[in-house]
Amino acid sequence: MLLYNSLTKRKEEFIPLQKGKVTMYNCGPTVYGQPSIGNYRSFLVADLLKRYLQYQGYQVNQVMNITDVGHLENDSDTGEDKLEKKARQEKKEPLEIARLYEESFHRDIKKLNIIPAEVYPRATEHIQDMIDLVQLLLDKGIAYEAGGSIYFDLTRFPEYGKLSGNTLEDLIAGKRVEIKKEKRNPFDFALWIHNPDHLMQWEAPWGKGYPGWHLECSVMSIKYLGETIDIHTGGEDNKFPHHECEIAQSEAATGKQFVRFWLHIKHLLVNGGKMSKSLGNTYTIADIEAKGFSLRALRYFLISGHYRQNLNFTFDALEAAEKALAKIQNFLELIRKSDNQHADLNELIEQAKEKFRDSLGDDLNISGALAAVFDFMRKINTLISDGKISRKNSEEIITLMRKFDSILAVMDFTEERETKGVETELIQLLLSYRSEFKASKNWQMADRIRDDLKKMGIHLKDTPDGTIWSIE
RNA sequence: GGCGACAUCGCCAAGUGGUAAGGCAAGGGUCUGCAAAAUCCUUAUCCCCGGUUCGAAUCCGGGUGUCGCCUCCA
Repeated sequence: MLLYNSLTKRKEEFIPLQKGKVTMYNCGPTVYGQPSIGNYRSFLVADLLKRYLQYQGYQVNQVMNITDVGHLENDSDTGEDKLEKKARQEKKEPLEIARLYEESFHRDIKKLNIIPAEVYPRATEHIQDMIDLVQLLLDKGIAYEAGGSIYFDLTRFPEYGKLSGNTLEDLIAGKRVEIKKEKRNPFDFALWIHNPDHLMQWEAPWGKGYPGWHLECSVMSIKYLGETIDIHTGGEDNKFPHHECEIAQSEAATGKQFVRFWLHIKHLLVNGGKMSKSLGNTYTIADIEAKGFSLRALRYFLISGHYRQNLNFTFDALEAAEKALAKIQNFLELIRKSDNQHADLNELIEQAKEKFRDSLGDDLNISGALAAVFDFMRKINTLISDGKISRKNSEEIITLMRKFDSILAVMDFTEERETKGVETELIQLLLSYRSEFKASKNWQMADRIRDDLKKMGIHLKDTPDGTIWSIE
């Protein structure tokens, strides 16, 4: 498949290092609060990629970090530190709060039909590994100690800037480089931070402190996936300095290429502008649920835009997603009921499958893939109207739709008829009465049954092949 | 001030040199006892200005606008 590599700034043929196996690392959540739906967009892109790679027969080993250390001191966006505040209010340890949010993160992942990563390592459980990496860099003379903190000496890593384009000269030229006197150079970044005011502290050979933000990803990526991995994904905001620094630390330590393909996911916008806490327009999974939207629709919406393009979130767009999904569900219902002439669908199915696969294979072109699905449905619908879809055809079609959904994961294949208990039989009974009324043209009674059932959330649709029903 | 990306129908969104996919919405038909669903038809010359080319949404230059980042900070 082709993937756009941020490192080379062009699409490249993706061939994993090891035949048939892919190693992928995703920048995960900071568990001091509810992730926004914007965060979930980036997790969903990782999921889409993983599902596609699996679809193509690859075995994917995926690691997503849980950031439960650092960045907890204050929240410059709003001037309040949620973790600290919550910890104080609820009289809990910061780690307890982190665990609570971590759990809710896992619940949300499940609700969004995201396939869990193989490993979700926590930063706080890899402090020793981080210390080891810092020590290695100190031993190599690439890092230095100053004022109890350890900094990375960027003059020792000339390749710095190869990902973001920010060269050291540019950084110096840029206005906003802060001078922190203990650093040898203003652009050197911290590997280990000495700060007595920080909530979390660990003992290290060079004194108490806490790890620099970039360290955990380097360490956990190398530990679980190896010194060189195939794919690393993250939001566009992480490109610089986070990922740039990861490259510096990792490659300086191992002497090997850290990541072969960097994928950066564009941000989700809200009403055309940025999503930010100060504007009060960030939404969480819980917010979407509270507004009565299905998370299936949220998933559909969030994956429906290409990952290298800003996606604009509006409730109208979410509404449209619900409707597009309803269209798919109607189709599935109709298919299940079809029992007419047999048609040869081989060509149609092959075409759809090919367009779907090829689109996604081109840097995850989801729009093309969705077009393939909708085109296919329209063609089949026409055949259904012409009475040309048999029982056997419908099985072929469902099989294909399931294949599509193994990547999209937005369809519902449960058969309404499988409603357990006597309800199904009761509904069937009413339907049989209704068809008798219809046969004797007693439209009043027939409509009354339909209307009454509708009030209970049971929708009837009369088709040439009989009446089908679904529960809201 | 620096680095990077984007700008296509009312909305969402494909398309990187040959005359604009798909979804939602809208209008008009068909089917149906009526609904619902489905289906058909209609709706764009691609932010602006120059240039390259037989030919550009697609390449180049200049504007304008939007988004991300610029170091410890989420």
